[in-house]
Amino acid sequence: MRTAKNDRQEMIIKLVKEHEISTQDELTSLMKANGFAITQATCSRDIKELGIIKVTLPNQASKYAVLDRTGDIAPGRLLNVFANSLISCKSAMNMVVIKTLPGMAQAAASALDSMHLQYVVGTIAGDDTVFVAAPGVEEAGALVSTIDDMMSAGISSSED
Amino acid sequence: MRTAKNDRQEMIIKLVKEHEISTQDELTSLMKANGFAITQATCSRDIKELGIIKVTLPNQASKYAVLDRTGDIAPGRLLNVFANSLISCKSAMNMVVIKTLPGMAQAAASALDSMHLQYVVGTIAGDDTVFVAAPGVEEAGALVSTIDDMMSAGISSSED
DNA sequence: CACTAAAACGAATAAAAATACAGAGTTAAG
DNA sequence: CTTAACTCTGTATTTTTATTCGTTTTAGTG
Repeated sequence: MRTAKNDRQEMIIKLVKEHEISTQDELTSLMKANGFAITQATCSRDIKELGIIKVTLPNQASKYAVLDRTGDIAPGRLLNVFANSLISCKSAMNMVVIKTLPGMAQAAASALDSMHLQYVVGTIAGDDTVFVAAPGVEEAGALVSTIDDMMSAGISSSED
Repeated sequence: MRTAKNDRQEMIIKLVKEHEISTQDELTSLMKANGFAITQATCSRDIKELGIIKVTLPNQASKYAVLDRTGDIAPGRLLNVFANSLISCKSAMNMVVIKTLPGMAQAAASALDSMHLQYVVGTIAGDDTVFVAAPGVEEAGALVSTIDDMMSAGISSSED
């Protein structure tokens, strides 16, 4: 069943990945700006439940970050987020180049990372483009097929 | 040069690895028990400098942690924050893909740039991933070896 | 040695995060 | 329909962490 809490925590993960958030008050404000009326207490509890951590950056500033924990998010949901924002997908030698809706590349790349697809060595995202490195030319081609399938397979309404 | 601060921070890392420490006051006490008379303020500053994070365990308790990564730091070596922020390094054709702790990729890339390593044609960094372009497949493989060495030994050339 | 500049530190305090508590809503059983 | 057990959340508060400020220490220089 999809609860309000699920939606809220999903948004928290999205915001944490897309913004440099350094306090829970900041996150609380961002959440409000995105239609979730919550308090700092709830942020604290959600952050704890989600295992989100606060990291210190090289410049000694800090931000919240979602650790790459295999299987912490339902795959169906990831696919959803991912497929919804893709525009096109092509390969160039061993690289896969994905075009997304403006501003969605970061989210798409991190969704892609979380899927742990075979052949994905690493991803880098700009604003509307994602570069994916594959081990070789063949694998890049296979990846394109896989991703194309996701795009066309449509977004089922299957919930988690 | 070996300073008192070096010794202290090394002991902090040791204690954090060996105990389940959940507050800085706890760490402060442990440090005192080990012959380092410090205050919570100093613990806070050291933890920040060392990039030590607080993680939430599956049982919802929390503790400080030095994140695990491939390769241990040689005993007696001075801690190097840069080497310590690298998680993995693989090649994909002529590209080297480096994974770092969240938020560290930019710094890692620029550090890499300033090293002027042989074969590095260029780098681009996201949040936790760096792509390094090498002239060819062979050279990318060599670069991976070089970087792997740094990860396991720390870069002592001009540090601390 | 002085002398200076920078770095390091502790005490006190501010800022941020976690939680105790109570109330509201939900579910399950009788 | 009621009651009991649970979950979820906000308010108020406590606990924990980060920072400010003033002092001390350290590392260079002449």
